[in-house]
Amino acid sequence: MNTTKIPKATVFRLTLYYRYLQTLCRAGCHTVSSAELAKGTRVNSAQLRKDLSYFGKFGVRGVGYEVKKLMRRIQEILGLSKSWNMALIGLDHIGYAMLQHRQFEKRGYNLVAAFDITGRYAGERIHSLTVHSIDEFDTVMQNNPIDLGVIAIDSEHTQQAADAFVRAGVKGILNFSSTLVTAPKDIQVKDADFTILLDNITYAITRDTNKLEVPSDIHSDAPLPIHGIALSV
Amino acid sequence: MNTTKIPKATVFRLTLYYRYLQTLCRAGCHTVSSAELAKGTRVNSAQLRKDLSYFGKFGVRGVGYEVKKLMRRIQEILGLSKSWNMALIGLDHIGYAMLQHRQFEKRGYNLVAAFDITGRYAGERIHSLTVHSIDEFDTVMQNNPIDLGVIAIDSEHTQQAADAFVRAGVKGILNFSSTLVTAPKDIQVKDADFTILLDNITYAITRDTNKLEVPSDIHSDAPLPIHGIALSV
DNA sequence: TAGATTGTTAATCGATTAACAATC
DNA sequence: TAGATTGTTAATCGATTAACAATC
Repeated sequence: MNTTKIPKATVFRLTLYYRYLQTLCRAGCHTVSSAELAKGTRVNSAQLRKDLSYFGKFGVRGVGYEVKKLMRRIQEILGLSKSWNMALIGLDHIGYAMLQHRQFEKRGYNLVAAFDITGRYAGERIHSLTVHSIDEFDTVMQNNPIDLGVIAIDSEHTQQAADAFVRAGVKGILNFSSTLVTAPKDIQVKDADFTILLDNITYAITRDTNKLEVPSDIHSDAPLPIHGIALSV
Repeated sequence: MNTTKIPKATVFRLTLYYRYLQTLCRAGCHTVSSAELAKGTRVNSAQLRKDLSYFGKFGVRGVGYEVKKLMRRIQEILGLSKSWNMALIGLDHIGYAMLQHRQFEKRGYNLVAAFDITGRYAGERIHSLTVHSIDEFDTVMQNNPIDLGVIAIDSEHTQQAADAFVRAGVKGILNFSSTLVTAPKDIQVKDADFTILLDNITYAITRDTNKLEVPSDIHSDAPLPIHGIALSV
């Protein structure tokens, strides 16, 4: 029983390595050095070797890593050859895109149920999947073993959606909503609200533009922003 | 000139604080303690106070923070009252969803141009925005001042899309593709490929299920995964 | 004044990386 | 053997948090 903690960042990068290895494999490469793989994934090469070392010794000194072998190892570590059933709540938002274009199915994530909270799509078949009304949630979830829940609504019902998923026995939740969600700690929750990333990008742009200053004395009594989630003040 | 480095994680959390403050504001709250705001954003309260301390002293000892005032401060710090023009490449994928449902426009991110690489939507008007063929990229970009580029294709053309955006003078790129993108370092790039998050969730689920083991000797010669981006081996 | 909560320090924790001995 | 590159150590860097003096 090895008790070394695996950094989350390491697990994240493992996926990056895997994808680059796929590219190399398709290109017919047989071996790759940590330097090359690191470059392709924008990572320090010592970082990469350290990441792999948490799981074993996969390379050959003086030579590098065998592409297919390393892929297989990462596959095993990440459980990439498993297949997972997902259910989706919300078709407004990003949910409709997920429903239409199932890129992730190639990666073992199968969308097997979709629930519309607006009622707009309920009953429709979209790419061979029938959209259910949210009222049918319990019945449908009972009849299908679902591993993962995807929340693609952005409203005061976000937490309810999460609760419903938890009750239905999912083990993980991907939350696209900008509302944070609470779940028992054995349920894996990841927030994927990309508008935060936009804010991060524009902050960095603004900082670069003005260079240098952390204003020592902010004192405008500027109005609250004109756009933005109606600040009914 | 204050040279203190602001941790990226701090900037990220600032958005979280802001959104929770919006909720409080709508609920009619006038003041909030670091403990409450921290709880609402799943953060340690010392963390929150430390985050704010990078930018100034916004609270009152023994009392807490004035909700509206703190919102205004974070707004200024993050530049949330600014407005940004975005262009989008790719309507297959998540791009179509962005085009249809413009939730982010409430936050000051305006989609002003969309380019289709498949030609499927070129010429169509979707929610008062005309979709252009990718051939018209240079012309359209020249005639509109674009701050941010969104990449929503997932193909070998990802880097070309990024290069085109850079040539057109964008200052930041949000990349939904699972291909990493290279750009000059004064261009802010954020990767938002959510399939990585799915991999992270399922890794954590699998780890929890088997508990404890970092296998000491992985030696299966299992086949490469059946799904997944055709491993043409 | 007594109670509450901030702002800040110092300790801790975790993640990154340079450097190099091991070894193919 | 000579050259190359891994695996690992130790140093560094950065981020989190407990604790508490300052102070409303």
